[in-house]
Amino acid sequence: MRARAQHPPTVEGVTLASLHAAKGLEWDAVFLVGLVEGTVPILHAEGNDAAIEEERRLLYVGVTRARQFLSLSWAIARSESNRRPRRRSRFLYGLIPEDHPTSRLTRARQQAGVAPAQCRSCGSQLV
Amino acid sequence: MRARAQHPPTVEGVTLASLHAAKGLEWDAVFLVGLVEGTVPILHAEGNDAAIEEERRLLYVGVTRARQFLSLSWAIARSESNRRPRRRSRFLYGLIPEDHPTSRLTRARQQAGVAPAQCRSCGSQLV
Amino acid sequence: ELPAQTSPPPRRKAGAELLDGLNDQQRAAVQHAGSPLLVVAGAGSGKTRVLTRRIAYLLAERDVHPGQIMAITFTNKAAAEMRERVVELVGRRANVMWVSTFHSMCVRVLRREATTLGMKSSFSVYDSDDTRRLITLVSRDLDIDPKRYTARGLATAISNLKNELVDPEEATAKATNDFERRTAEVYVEYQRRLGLGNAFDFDDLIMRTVELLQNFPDVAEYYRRRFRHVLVDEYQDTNHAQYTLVRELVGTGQGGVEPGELCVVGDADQSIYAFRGATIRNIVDFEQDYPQATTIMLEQNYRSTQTILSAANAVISRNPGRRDKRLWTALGDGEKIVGYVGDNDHDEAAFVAGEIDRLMDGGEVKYSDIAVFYRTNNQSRVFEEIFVRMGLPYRVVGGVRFYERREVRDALAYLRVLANPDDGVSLRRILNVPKRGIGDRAEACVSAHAERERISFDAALRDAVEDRVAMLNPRSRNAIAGFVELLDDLRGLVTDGHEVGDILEAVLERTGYRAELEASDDPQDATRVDNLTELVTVAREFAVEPVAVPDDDTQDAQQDGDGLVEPGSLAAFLERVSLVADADQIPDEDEEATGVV
Amino acid sequence: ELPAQTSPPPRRKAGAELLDGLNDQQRAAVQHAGSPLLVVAGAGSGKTRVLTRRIAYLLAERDVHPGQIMAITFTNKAAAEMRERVVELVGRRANVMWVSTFHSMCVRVLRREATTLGMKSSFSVYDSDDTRRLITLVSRDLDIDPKRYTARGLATAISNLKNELVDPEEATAKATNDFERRTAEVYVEYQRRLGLGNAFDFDDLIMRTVELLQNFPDVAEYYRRRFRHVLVDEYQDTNHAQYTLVRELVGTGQGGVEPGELCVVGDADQSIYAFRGATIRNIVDFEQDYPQATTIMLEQNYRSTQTILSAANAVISRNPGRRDKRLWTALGDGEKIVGYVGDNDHDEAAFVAGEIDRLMDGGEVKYSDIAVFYRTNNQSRVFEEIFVRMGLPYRVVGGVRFYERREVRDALAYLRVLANPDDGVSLRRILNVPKRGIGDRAEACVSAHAERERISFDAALRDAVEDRVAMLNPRSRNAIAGFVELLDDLRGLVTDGHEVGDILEAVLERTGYRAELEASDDPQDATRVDNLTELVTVAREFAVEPVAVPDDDTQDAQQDGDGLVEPGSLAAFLERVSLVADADQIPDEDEEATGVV
DNA sequence: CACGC
DNA sequence: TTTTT
DNA sequence: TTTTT
Repeated sequence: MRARAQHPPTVEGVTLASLHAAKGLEWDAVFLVGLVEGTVPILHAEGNDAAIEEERRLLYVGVTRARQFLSLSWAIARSESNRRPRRRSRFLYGLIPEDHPTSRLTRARQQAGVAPAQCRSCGSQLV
Repeated sequence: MRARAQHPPTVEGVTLASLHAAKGLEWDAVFLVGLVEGTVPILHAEGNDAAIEEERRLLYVGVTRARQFLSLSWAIARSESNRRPRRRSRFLYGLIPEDHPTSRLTRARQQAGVAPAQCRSCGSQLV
Repeated sequence: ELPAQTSPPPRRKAGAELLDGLNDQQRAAVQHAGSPLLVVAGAGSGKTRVLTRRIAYLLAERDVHPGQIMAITFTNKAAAEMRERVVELVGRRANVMWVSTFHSMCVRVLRREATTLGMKSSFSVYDSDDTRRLITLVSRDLDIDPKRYTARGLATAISNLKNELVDPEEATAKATNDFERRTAEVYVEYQRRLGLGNAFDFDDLIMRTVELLQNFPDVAEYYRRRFRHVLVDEYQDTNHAQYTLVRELVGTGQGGVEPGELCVVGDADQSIYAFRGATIRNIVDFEQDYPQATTIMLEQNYRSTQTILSAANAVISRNPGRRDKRLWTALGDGEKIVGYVGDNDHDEAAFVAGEIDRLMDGGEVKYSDIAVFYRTNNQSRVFEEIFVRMGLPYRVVGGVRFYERREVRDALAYLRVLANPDDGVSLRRILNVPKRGIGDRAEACVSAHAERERISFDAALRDAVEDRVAMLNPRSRNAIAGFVELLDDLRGLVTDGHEVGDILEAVLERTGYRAELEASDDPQDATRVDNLTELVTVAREFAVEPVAVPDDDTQDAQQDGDGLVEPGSLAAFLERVSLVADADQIPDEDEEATGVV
Repeated sequence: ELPAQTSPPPRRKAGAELLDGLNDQQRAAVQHAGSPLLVVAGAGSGKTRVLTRRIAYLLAERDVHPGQIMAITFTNKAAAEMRERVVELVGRRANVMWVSTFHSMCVRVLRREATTLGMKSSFSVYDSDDTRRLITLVSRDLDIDPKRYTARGLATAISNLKNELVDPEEATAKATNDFERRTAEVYVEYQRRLGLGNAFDFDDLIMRTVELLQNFPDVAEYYRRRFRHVLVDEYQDTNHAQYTLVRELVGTGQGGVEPGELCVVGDADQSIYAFRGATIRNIVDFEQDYPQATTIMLEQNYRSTQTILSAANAVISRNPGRRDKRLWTALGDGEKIVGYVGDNDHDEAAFVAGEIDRLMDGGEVKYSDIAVFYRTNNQSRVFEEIFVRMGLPYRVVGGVRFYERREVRDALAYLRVLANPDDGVSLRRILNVPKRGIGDRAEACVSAHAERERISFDAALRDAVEDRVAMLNPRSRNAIAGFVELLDDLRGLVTDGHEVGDILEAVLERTGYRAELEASDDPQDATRVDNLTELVTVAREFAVEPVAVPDDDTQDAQQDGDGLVEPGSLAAFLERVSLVADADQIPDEDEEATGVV
């Protein structure tokens, strides 16, 4: 703590960036967020195969930025005002099984209102 | 650290506020900053006795917000572009002696370019 | 006497407890009776504690009924805290007291007596933004050069006149120069338009309540009989109108009603709102204004170290002509004060950040126990920069407040129009928001028609639908028809008694307001949507909120029609949001409220 | 043979060292000779290492002179890093190489050959903002409905044409619908105005260099003889124009010059810039385009755990028609991947913040080792909110870049006008900034005069001073006279050889630009002043900066007049800032450049 | 006619 | 320049 | 909706 105060410019902070801006760089820990249909792949790409393929490459670029730690996450609703729930990104098919805890949690919580437990087992279930 | 993550709303952070907004509240540690002529008292009050008196009350309100720790500070120049140096607030007369280290540092540093040592002795020199 | 000691009557015991842990001066202030009382309460001297104990003591020891007490503060937060703490001391019957801000108190009076002043009880309350808008309209109608006389400048001038209780006629008569004459001219018309729109501005709330009390002796007598105890917090912050209001409420004893018992609390050394019309003289001259007055000074401080208090005394003692007052503490000297001179403001900020780090290393302090204060808000910038870089959590107080945000004000304008169709300012605000093809020209046509026919803007809109407005093209007419129909639909929800939250939700949905924001690519608009969602949440919570004032336990029957709008209603919601500056600006964890440690 | 083993010649030893620590594929890529080479470099496979070692190997082992090497990248950062790392390997003689971005390389060629294309070597380079401004002007002159055809839309369309090497005439001929016809029309006039303003836009730099090489065989031959080795990084990001440029540089062997040796490096799986014109086909079809080509795949990854690589392979393998490539590592499995589903985005952000806290608690990671990535920039908002609240230090990449800020662009526009008086876009940008009484009408009069007389805007301004511009009132004429005089004064400083920093300082001072910002009460303007101060600092540092390319040690005499502007000059400064998107957007600590661990 | 909204 | 409603 | 120049 004390050391931090002594050379402050070192504390550069967590990087927040778009997937495009991530290209060419690497980090020990990477969080890929918002992995839902309409965002990854983006709504605009719908119906255009080449565009969907590029969206998939975008996620690939994101995944390959991580050295040690990788987190994949999404949210089922954007905010309380917006009713219709979201679907997780199609690019996760085969990566995280459909019946995986993260998938089931969605429904479980809607009934129970319980905070979702975090899952640390997907790594082993990769295709 | 771990505890912090568990009840996050507790971490409310350092308060940044105007002297006016400070009124009626209290903190363990208070930093009063920018104590230079033209700011405290504000330029606009110049030549108007009643206004200058109110500015002094404003500083008084600031000082009385502190429970344990009080820091008074100012800067001799606003930024590199602005040349003319500033004078410390007249309200500090009698509080921090003119020949106090904090006053002398101003000149010493301009010659030596040394970072100013922080002064922990003013408390004893109060009028 | 012995039986009394073994089993004393509960009321006496309560009274004694209420004096527990108070110092001599505090105790005297709680117990004082029979004449106006000025409590000069230095910083950290336990002011709120004295006020709340005094109220409890009145109830416990002096046979005062809660309905006879009026306690006035400046902020909603202070009022809420005071009520809460009195309830802790004496139970829920304290909820019958009037504990409110100057402005809320006046709204409550005015709702009861609106018709006496020629207004309807559904009136709107205009805040500074509405005021500025209306002045802009008036100013334009009077062909006033908006460069020479800005709406802001005129608003300030008119506000100052109202704070001095100068009405439009007197302002006209007294005007001696060009600016004053122009101001008076605007003032006259502005005030007329407020009436037409069935609205009061913030300053009106005070001024016109004074007018009511001064011009209608029976009304004044009613309130004087009712409130036997008036307590005023932060008395050094009162302006002339508020000073007069308090005088009128207390009365002089003429006309058969004994003057009420007045207790004001404040500290001239903390008077920092002159620019808002506060006159330090009100507290300084209290003993001249109320010749019978007793003054009690609270100089023992329970907050700070002696080192800090000595510094404070040194600073303030140089002000001339002040009542000599020296804060002291039994807490000991504590840490020395730190001084620092930076090369530039960035350097100074780095020093502060370093010191905060050092304090945190000590481990005895939380970030939320630390504050940085500056004179002008733009000074926060350099601190924010360095704090973000260093990962120091912080919150900036000030800036745009929740209820001042454009989207929130737009939504509330819709609600106000639903509650008070005469409210022309709100109506014109939403006329073309979101865009629905009613442009400046169309608005001008309708406005001219309203002026010519001396009808409300709402009525003029309805004339427009029937093609009775000159120079209006059919396109605009259709757009207006759609708008009027939309309003009528929404107003149907109000009549059908839907909850505020649902009404608001319908407004956002049916007007397309939210949809427009959601479609926008401006990242600010995402925040706006969130703010509206937050507003809906506030409205929903408001509907189910337990009502503070009416209380089943109490015997007081004066609840209905007592200036209170129906709890949970649209009107109640609007009243709340119009008179509350912000939900949570500064955390209320540690307040002025200081007791014995 | 024995002596060779005990005391090998230094060059051989260097060559062997250059292969140290490389895997088989990397080594093959470094050593390959005699035919076009495609290195398919998976993520984290040590691409930059291969490129730099290959260059060093050419110098050390293959008798190639540094002046014969051209290495092309997409970013200045990549170019700087590549040069630096080659210098580390082979010493400062590497500074003679052309290691630069596509655009810088083209500017350098165009400065040498400007007159061949009818331009002056003092040309300006217009970025997307300048382009949009000029298109707005053109579009207005052509009476194009700015709603139906926005400047942004037209700019994109024209950019696409240029990326496809379609010139205005061809665009006109090929146009099949309304939009294409309008676009072509604008394109023709836009291109004319660029020439008139002695300016190239970003896309011109490539397209017109191709034009130069294709239409002037002697110029092409000069470069082909000169550069025997062309290396291209991130080949999957090339557009058609860049693809053609590379082909032209290498040549086909016709005309007596052997084709240059081409080495391209890239990864089709990382092609994510189609929307900017990049065509993945360039890398996919490389072996068809260059039938002699050899392909080497780098699949061993030195960056990530096997768990992460398997996830990556699983994601990308579902794309059809791609070259099969599976990343693998010797580093082991490592931690499992974490998955999380939030209720809403706020919840998700809270999870991420909590995980970051957890990682930090482990103590083995720094904040700067952590990144959060999202698809669209507005997704950062919810993370910023929670990070500030929790005191998590962070930096947001993206947003307005330094050289895109209004105040910076204004200041640079002044400098550009001083360097290139013909630059009408920059001139019109600053014409009335800060306000000096030259309004829209006056500008329109001067502009019309310039069009009518077919002279530059600058010349038209000078005509205005002499009252030779129609419909211009005396007030405006005087204002223009003052402006022209101001410019001439400032240009005097340039002629007198003052340093860039001083010239910029004079601009800010004498124009009153800084004074206006300092006088403003908008808090944003305080930041603007700081940014200008920063710009002055950059300019001052630029003047004293050691020059990278010319090097005393080298024997290469082709430095002067070799497309390089005078080091430290105004022109050099402008070239730097026009072609550098941002100073430091992402910290360069850890880059693609991955070696053996 | 410039300028601010 | 501060901003309790 | 992303933005290496």
